[in-house]
Amino acid sequence: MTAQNLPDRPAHDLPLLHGLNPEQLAAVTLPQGHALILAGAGSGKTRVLTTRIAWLLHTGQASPGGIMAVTFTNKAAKEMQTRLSALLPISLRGMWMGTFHGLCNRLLRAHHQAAGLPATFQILDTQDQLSAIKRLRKAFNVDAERYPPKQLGWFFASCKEDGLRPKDVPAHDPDMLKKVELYQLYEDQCQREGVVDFAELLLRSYELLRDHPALRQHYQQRFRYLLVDEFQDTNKLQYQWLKLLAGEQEGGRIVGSSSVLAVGDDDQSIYAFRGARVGNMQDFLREFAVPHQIKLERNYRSHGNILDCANALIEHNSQRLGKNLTTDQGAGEPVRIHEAPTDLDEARWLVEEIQALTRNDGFARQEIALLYRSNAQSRVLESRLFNAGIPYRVYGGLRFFERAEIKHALAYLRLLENPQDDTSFLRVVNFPTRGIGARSLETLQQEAGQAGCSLMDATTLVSGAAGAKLRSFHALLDVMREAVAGQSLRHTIAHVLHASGLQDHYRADKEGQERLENLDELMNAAESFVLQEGFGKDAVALPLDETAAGAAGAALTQSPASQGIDLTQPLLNRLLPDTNAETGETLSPLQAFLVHAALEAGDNQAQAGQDAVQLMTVHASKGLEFDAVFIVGLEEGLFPHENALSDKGGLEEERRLMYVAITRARQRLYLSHAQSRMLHGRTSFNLPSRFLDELPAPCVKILGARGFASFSPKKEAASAYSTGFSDTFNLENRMKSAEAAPVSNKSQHASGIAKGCKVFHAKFGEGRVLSIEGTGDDARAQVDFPRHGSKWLALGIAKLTVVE
DNA sequence: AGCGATCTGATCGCA
DNA sequence: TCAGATCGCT
Repeated sequence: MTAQNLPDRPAHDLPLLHGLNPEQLAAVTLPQGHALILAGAGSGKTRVLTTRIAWLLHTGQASPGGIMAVTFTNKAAKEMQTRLSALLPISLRGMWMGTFHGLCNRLLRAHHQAAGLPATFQILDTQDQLSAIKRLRKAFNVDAERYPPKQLGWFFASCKEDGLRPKDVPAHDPDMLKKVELYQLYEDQCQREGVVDFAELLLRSYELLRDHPALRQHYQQRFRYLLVDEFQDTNKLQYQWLKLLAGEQEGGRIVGSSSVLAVGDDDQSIYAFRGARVGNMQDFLREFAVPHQIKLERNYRSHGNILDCANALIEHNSQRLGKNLTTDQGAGEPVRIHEAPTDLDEARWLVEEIQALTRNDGFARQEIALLYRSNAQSRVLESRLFNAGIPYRVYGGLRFFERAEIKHALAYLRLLENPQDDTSFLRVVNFPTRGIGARSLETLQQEAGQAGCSLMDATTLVSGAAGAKLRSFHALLDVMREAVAGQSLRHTIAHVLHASGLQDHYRADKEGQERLENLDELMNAAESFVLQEGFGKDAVALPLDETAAGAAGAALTQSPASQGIDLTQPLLNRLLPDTNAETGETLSPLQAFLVHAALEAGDNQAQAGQDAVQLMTVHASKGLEFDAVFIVGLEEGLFPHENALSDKGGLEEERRLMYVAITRARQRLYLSHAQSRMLHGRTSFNLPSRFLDELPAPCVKILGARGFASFSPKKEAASAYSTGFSDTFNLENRMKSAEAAPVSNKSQHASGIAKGCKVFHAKFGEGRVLSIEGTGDDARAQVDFPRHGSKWLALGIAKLTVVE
């Protein structure tokens, strides 16, 4: 199926392209050159991406080896892989399709020497990284109060995302100097132990390309087509990495023969907090002098009222690239808004609605989603659902490879491969217990520190009984290593589980049953991994990239774009290279499996109830869609979250988050808020979210709010809802909330705070007291702060001083 | 070593 | 409120 045997007809007549709308078709069949596709929610983005690749291959413009497609999640990568395989019955071997981290790992494995890493380097996940930092903190007597491990980890990651090594970080104050010093120590420790964290994977492979021109040019010539999904989520480093692969930079412009196709939606950028930089979209347009820009605004998911709400809401943001979703599905039903007195009532109402949806309206339970801003909100919902006997599934718990017993097993396996890995050593040296306590380990760590060696190596340096125990652990691993040499991966794991004593330990534990099952599952996972990745006996050992061998040194073969498409190969796409490009070393199945475990933590819930209501945060819902969606807890301070209210950027990101939430719904959308809810152990009173205010009145219907007509009575404003910043709605609203709270006629509190007076609050600044309820310690005051809106503050807790 | 008492802090979470 | 971390006792 190469260019030669294509039928003689225009490329856009291909069956592959049938059913695409004009914009999609234009995107799929773009000529060479860079392009930005602004793909709105539900506009068929994945279809465009996969069809584009299929079209490039089918028309012979590219071979699989000339294409790199990058995603953020394994899920997205798999989805593309599957859909592409369905479109084209050919081998995709040679195509690089995967996550940023997966592809960087692949580069580093192939060129580990050039990158300055050992062949068996291990990947630290967040847990591992945290324990590595805690260890560091202990070794160098770092004030844990002042430098919490989590914060340090975040600091290191953000430095790396900005491409900064310790020497590059500007440090002026002593606090920063200390952090940079710790950053350096952390780097040294990782290097010594042969481990890399997630951010390091990216930075190291960026530096690899940057510092090795021959290697860089090799990949630049190889990958003629670079496709990037969810471009709005890329961070600074990922963008730089893409620039290196795309071509050489001359005068601020990218010069090269490659074509970068970036697909994204600035309105769905919700990950600024973890380094995502929407600005990359504008930078891309400028620095790549992008000639093609296409907007996909036809939505195939939601009814009109839902889209109108989304469009109207997002209009309130500034600095957008600009997009308006349209549909020809018709308006559908209005978006329903419900106000509940308390969070508990909100949950009760929701359960009733769900029952009505499933019983009367024929909605399937798994097609109903409950979305909330923060995880803590799921508790109340879960308990009501549970009481009502409605099956549900919560997204986002511990994932398979993150479970303690699995991490333990993996730690033994990692020590077999890389005995220098101190993190793994410490995790299992006394698990199951071997009488090696904190004292012994302290001595060991001291010895290792002095000798500058790993803990495993330092076991020979400790004297006495402690030393003997440590050395027997050392011996245990040596024996294990010998015993599993040449064995299959399944046998290796089985042996390790037994010989380490893990199995016996959990067998003896009354509550260890589930953990044992998970360990069994680990063996199954390993087996199916081996089959999938082609490590089986029939597997042909193909090098990762034949032409890359020696690229770091000198000789470069010509671009492999000429290689034909091989129909005889099985349909698989390796995320892992079999062979190191420099030395020809082969990655062992065990090593490959460990990489897999680190980069793909697996599903978070095995028991995915067949027909269950789906509960998740709004963040987790991105990319998904449901027939009916409930967005709950739409209150000021919760959604938008109070931590995001202090700056405009934060508020706009909250609004995009709301936009994402709304656009998940196909047919029905419910929005709810409660007048009061339990938050941090206290009842808090919050105004309805301003986002409700930003929805167009004709599209919404207000349910069950006593004393209200079902449609917005407001004439002058288009908004359906009032958040009470200005008008009479607020008064009535407050009266209702008073029903649920201790009521008092007093308008003055013992502290001297009275209705109408000006007060000062440390966080919110100056504000005006609107009303007071309750007496003594239970008293609450409603204060209007110019910058933060109205707040209900408990006078027993909030520190308010009277200004006038 | 391991358990219960006590304290603390609290968005969102991919790889 | 409650989960997680730490502390102190046995």
